[in-house]
Amino acid sequence: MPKIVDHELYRRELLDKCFDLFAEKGYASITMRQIADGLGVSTGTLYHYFPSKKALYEQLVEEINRQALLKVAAELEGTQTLQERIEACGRFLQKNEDYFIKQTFIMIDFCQSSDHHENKGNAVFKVTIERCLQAVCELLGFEDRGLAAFIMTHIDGLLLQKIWMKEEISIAEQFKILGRMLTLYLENKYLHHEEKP
Amino acid sequence: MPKIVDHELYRRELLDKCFDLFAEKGYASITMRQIADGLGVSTGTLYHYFPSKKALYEQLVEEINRQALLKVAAELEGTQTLQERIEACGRFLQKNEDYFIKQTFIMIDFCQSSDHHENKGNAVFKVTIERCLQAVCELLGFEDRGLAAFIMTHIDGLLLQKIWMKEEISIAEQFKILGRMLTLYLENKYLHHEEKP
Amino acid sequence: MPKIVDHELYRRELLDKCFDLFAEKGYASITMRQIADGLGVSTGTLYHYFPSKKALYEQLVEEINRQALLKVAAELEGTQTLQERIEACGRFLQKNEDYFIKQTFIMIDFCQSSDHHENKGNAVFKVTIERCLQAVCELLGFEDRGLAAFIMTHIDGLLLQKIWMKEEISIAEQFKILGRMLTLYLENKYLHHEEKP
Amino acid sequence: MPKIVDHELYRRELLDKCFDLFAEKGYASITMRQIADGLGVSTGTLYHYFPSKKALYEQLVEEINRQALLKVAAELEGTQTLQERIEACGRFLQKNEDYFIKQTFIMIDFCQSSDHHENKGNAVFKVTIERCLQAVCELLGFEDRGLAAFIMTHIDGLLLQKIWMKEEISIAEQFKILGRMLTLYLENKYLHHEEKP
DNA sequence: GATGAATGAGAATTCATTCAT
DNA sequence: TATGAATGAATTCTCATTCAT
Repeated sequence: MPKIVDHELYRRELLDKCFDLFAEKGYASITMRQIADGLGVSTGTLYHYFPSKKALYEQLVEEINRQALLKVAAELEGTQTLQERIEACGRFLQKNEDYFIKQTFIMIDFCQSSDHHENKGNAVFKVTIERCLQAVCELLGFEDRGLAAFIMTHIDGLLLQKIWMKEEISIAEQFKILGRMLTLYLENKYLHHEEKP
Repeated sequence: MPKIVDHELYRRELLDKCFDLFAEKGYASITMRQIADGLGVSTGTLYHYFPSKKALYEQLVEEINRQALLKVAAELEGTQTLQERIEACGRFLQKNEDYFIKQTFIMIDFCQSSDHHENKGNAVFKVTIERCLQAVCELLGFEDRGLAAFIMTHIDGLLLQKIWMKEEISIAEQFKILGRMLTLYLENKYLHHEEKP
Repeated sequence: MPKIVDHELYRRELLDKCFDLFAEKGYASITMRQIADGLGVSTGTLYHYFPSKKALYEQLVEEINRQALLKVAAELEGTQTLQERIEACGRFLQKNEDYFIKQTFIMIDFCQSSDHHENKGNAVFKVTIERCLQAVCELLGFEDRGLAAFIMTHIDGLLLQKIWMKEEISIAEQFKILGRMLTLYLENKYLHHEEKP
Repeated sequence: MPKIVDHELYRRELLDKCFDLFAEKGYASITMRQIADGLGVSTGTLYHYFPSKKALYEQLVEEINRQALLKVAAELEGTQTLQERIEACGRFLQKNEDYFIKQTFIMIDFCQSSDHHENKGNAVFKVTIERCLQAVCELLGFEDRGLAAFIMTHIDGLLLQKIWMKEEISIAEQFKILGRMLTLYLENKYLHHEEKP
């Protein structure tokens, strides 16, 4: 079944190229023609690979979520202390800032449109975020889910800040503060626990 | 003598009522007819008060920004320790969670649409955010802008998390952690400074 | 009934001021609001004096026709030879060029819109044009209706030419040629007639 | 392979079929839906071939001007005397009376709407009229531009008269008079020249 | 598979007209 | 009388989708 492989491969390629387009104009604002033009194909071809605009969008969201963890995982190697890891995480975020902002736009757009009719979207999200929390715990070597959520929250917050005011925020600096806080927090918790008994 | 209507006042009323509508469907997805229906007026009347959908939206964003600070300022009274204040802040956020999430949707939508052509939008944002930072500093009684940004970031992050997964996040808990971290961080900084000389 | 006089007088004033507005934008293109603004009144007032846009327009056309002949008649005094009269006529046309062009626009507009539903418009025109032909005959001192029509035709043609290309046509020159032609034509006709018997 | 349609050719066909529609209702009065219905296509198709109502109209005007001279040129063959030619011209006008009246409506409409913002329209007109004058000179075998303008003016005038009062004017008769006048005028001019030296 | 012409419901916007004040 | 706010049908234009080639 060589044809099917081609088809599937090409579908993925198209999906990849859609990313920027959806991110920059938003789901409701971009037209299928604009997408087709952006991909260098005809609308007919677009419909050959995706049954509708909505389906195309949903497949894109799925694809993004699938790739998100792979990318983070690839970035985890060879770090030792917590501060080191946090800062590595910050550098990664900073390096791919544009990508993550776009991803954020797409995801928010998706939430807004799916919240109402169906919330199967949320199912996808829950899994993804669950995996992210797990990854953060493993990555940073602790088990406190609240703390992992704290870090995730901070990352999301930084992305939003970037959306608000592109140039005003230093991700590196923010991650330095985050690292120091976490270190202090964990040390203190540890001391606290030791003192307790 | 004309029908007696305070044009400016009525415009504001309409604007207020638009808030939910834009937040729930998004700028591009909601139609002027839906808005008119939602406001209980005809499309003609809508256009009598706002020259275009775009203008209506921009005026809404302006109005939101204008009101944002007033609301925060009203919430600052009668708290003592840092931890107390932070947690009061958290309660405030939690109480108005829906409002802030909607505001976030609207603002992100606005960024996405305005980023490209003009960025006069960003000017509005910068001022608003600058004032927020200032307010955080005053509220918490310190001068460290990086730290204020850290808190703001965290708040934004919480809102995004709420958007991702409505029920999974406990704002109160997150703010408890934030408060403890800040306290530790500031104490430590203080010690550090004392040690230095 | 002093009020009625005022009313009637004011209606005429408004009508006069409408002339330019209708001429410049055309019946279908101008809006009642634009007219009201142009007249310095509210739309409500406009509708107080005229039952509808169509009625306003028809009253304007009537008023124009009523005034047209008065103006020509006033211009007929103190000329002797045919050539002289023709040229005086040309000067008159040239002096009021803008006015006549506007009148032409309005009339054509009227024809186009009335041709289809009703042609009561044409009745008005027929009377007016009939009177014009009569006036030309009297003015130039002959009885040949075909020739009078020839002259009228030429005047209309000049107005159209002016519409096509504002600056390229010299009305004065054209009337000089017209005068000479008519003189020759009439002389020749006369000779011809004399020879015949 | 796409549906096989000669885009350019079809565009011209649509344009041709628009002629009557615009002429009969006027630019501002006819709606795109009426045009689409008149052409037997959907509004979507209309917009597939023309970006806007204005553009459609402008392309129509261009097309008309392009075709106008071709038609006159085709009519010039096999005439001898001036009187003959003039009368042939008159017959041609009479035969295509409806067409020319419609063209006149369209052109006037165009002037009225374009006069104000841009006058690129006038550029098109100037060229067209210039060519017409040239054609008249060649057709009638003389060089006097003023006289050519005189004839053009008369033709335009006849069209306007027809617009005013459809049935009252005999184009043939008017052209007979015109021919005689021109002949006399030219003979006289000739004599005059001979006498001079 | 690929194309882009065709569709028509639906979007933003306009405008003659009405009517409370 | 005069005003201009309110209306909603009608207008221009868009766009997801279909389909003949």
